[in-house]
Amino acid sequence: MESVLDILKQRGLFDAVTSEELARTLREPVTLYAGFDPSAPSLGVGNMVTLMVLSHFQRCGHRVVALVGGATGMIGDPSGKSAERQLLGREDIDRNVRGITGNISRFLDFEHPSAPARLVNNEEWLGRFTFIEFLRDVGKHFRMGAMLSRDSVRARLDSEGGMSFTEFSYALLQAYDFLHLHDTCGCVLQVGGSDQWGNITAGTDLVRRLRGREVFGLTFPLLTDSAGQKFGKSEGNSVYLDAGMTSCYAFYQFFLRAADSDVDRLLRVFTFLPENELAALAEQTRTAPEKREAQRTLAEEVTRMAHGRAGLEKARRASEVLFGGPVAGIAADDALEIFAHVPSTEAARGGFVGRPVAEVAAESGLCQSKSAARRLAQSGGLYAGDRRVSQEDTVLEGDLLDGRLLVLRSGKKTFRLVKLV
RNA sequence: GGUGGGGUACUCAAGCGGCCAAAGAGGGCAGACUGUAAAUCUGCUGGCAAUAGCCUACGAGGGUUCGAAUCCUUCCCCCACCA
Repeated sequence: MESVLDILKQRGLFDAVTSEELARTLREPVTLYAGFDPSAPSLGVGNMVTLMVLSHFQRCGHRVVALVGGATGMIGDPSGKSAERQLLGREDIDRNVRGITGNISRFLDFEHPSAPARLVNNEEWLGRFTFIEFLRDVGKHFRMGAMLSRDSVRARLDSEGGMSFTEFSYALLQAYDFLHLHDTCGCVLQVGGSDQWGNITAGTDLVRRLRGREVFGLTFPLLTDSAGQKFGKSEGNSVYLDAGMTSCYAFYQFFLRAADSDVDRLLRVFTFLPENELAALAEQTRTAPEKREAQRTLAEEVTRMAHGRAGLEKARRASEVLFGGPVAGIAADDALEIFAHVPSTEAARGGFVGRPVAEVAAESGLCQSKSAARRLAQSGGLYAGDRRVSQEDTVLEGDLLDGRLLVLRSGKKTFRLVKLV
């Protein structure tokens, strides 16, 4: 079997390791972990990279542990952040932990016969410490020099906002996680994005100092688009793995719209397609970019992985209809099915025919306010059904599907339904 | 604790008594072009209202003034240096 390190390198998922010794250690199955921060109710597509890395390890026979930071989430990881983070409350964290746990379950194999994935929450062990105990048992083993010289700390110290002691201490907690997992389940490797380097080495150092044992860290590059921007934003919103937060359709569309210059890299990272298929798709992008075959494949593979076959079908069907032609001919019931995950609102019967479209657009949430809706109409981006409307235009009977459903649209790709009830 | 600098819209950043709903840049949204792309060009970017007008907004609260983001004062927060 191919070494997991070779695979990661091939897929562009390798940035650095703490020691070259890791290659030798990985000849035997090992236990490794990666952490997930419960700072939102769902993981975003960026976190999928970590899940893919874990998945590769699992496919190579290693035992993976997904750690959800129920305790560390109370503090907030300063890595890669330019400003102090807002502390989340206990309830938010608990809710986020539940959401993220659900996300992870879809990607890792918890039923694997020989090496099932495991899921842990560091609240279980970090939550038990008192401050005094932690300072004595853990803090004593950290040197200020090393902590202060970490990039993420230095950058923040140099910034205008500075850094609180709370965030400064974060690395100790994460380091302790590694120690705990090493002691309780023989974990010898932590993987994470390159921004986690400092936290990871804090952990390997702690285990070495206290247990005299060499454990490892491995980082992968953080995903950016070809413009160097952080990956995973669509129309200003994060793309989440939870279908309730980002619909299957929006999720699918996000990948379908990948830039030519990004799509090859994304296929490599987010799918398990073999090298020869990747090469064929890259060739297609080069010779017939307008077909966007690579983007289509990417969107399908990733949507299926995150939302299953059913989710993919819905997304694909909606995409075909929405970008295939006018909405006018569609029956209201079909439209509801197609737009199942498009945000919709309801209005009383007879409530909106004859009223200004801009007003209805604002009420339905398509636009933030009436002023915004008017501006949109003025710039020519507001539609009722297939009809581009002006600022004064009202909703006509003919705009409705079957007399009971209005499809509002902003620009080319943002839809909103208003149901007449 | 002392001294000095600072807190302006999503972000950075001008403004330092009226012409400020607040320059400029970035971001965002929309239009044209296109391949549901990139690049480019154009418009918009606090709310309500009919392009009048009104309301809310320049860290928070008081005050001076016909009039304050701009001046005074108290408080909160940040940064730097000193202790």
